[in-house]
Amino acid sequence: MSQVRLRFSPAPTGFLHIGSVRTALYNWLYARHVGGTFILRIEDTDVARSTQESVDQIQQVLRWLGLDWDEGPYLQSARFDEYLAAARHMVEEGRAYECYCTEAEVRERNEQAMREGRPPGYDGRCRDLTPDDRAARAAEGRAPSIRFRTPDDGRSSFTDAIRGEVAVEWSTISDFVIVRSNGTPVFFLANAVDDLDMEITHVLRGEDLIDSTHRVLALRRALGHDDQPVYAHMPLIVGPGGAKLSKRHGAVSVEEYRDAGYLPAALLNYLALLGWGPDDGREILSSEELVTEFELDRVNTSPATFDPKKLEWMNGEYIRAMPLPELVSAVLPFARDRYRERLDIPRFEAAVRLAQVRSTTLVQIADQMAFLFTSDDEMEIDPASWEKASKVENAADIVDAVMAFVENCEWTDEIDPRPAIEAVGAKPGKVMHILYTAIEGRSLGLPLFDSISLLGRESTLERLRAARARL
RNA sequence: GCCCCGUUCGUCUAGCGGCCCAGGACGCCAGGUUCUCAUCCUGGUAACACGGGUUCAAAUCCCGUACGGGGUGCCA
Repeated sequence: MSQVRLRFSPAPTGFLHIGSVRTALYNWLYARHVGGTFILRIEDTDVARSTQESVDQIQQVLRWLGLDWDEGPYLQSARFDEYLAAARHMVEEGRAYECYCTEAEVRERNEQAMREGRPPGYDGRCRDLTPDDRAARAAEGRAPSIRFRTPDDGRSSFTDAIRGEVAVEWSTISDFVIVRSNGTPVFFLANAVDDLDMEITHVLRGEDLIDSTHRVLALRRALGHDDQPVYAHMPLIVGPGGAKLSKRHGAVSVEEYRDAGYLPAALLNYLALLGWGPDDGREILSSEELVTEFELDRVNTSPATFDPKKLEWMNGEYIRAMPLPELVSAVLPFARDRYRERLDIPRFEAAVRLAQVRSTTLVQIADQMAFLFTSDDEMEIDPASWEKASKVENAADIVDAVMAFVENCEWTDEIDPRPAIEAVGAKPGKVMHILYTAIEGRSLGLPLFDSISLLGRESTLERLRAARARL
């Protein structure tokens, strides 16, 4: 059996979309599942829109996610000669031809056709130009593009590993450009040539490319190859309502999730479940488990809606399952960024432990401990929390009693002021919000007893005094 | 317009002719545990787009309709 080879081939024209990452993931999963080769290929044939920043970013994101590739990155921009040679070969064999229509003319004709209710598409007027015709047009200053001559009749079909047979009449596909008039190759050509040269055996990509497959396959045949790789088109990831996933629905770039405190493993796990699932219904799967479980024929056929809520839940599951030291180092960059030199490591580690079970993102963990790294006089009290908490009966008595208690108690890992509260005749459960608010700034947050202990006697008293003064 | 692909709870999905008056997960709602919040536990809510076939039997197969998405580019 021949070696399985897959490629992830993004266009470097911006940040890596969440849908592209899912494509990369499935390619990687399949490659690892069957012990094949995973190749990174940058499809930067559109020189005007491709950027080096984007090329760098793609690699950075894949590394962060742990999607390691075995070959590449290959840049198509470095292989233009190959594509142009293939195009010339096709022209010589009459499989393609020079077209002297300008981009503007073609566009104008298509718009005209639409207005008149005719189907758009190149009309083939340059198909059979004589050498004299060509010379005349070139003399007008027209630079030719190269168009592939598609069959006039018959059908094109291929077997999709996910969908089965996909067929279309050739009459509905007009001659398409494979080399631009500026001399640069177009996606279809580069794609066909590279898949051949790189001996790609499986092409796993988004459903939006399903129609282009017929063209790429025709190009392969024109290049003398009747064999075809296994194609599998996966459903797209869409936003709420089935619309295209966009900024309006939350983050669409991986960097945004990374910066919001999502774990790569959780993101991968969630994305893997968008369009595929193991037969036993498990939801939480490590990358290793995903690799062993992944099967191409279990990939779904219908689009999946991206659900930020479920991603968040899953991230929380990963955070809770993490060994503390690992979590501490994961949160550290976020905490450093927020608290700078104020950050105290032992205190930080203790706070992470307390926050672990009550957070769904690393950012949430870092944020919850803010009161520990804020000076007493800079403490901000959440107005809504204060409003509610300060309304309790005997608020002043309670705070006074707790201050007296804190002042004299033995200092342990958990300072429990409930006896003091009960002593003034109040029910701890009902009135403790005022203590949370005074000490942590909000009525909800890290457990109070631990928080008081971490904060220390002096700061705790200072904050209680400030609260007492506000009553 | 034409072509292609798709359609199971709000969402992700299981189901590949009988085990399904449809199972799991997220969300939501209710209750329990708890120093707040959260975790955790228990229970509840809610779906086979529609219409025809085929078959003893259909969520599962076929056809049509509707709806959604994609393509129709000198973008990928």
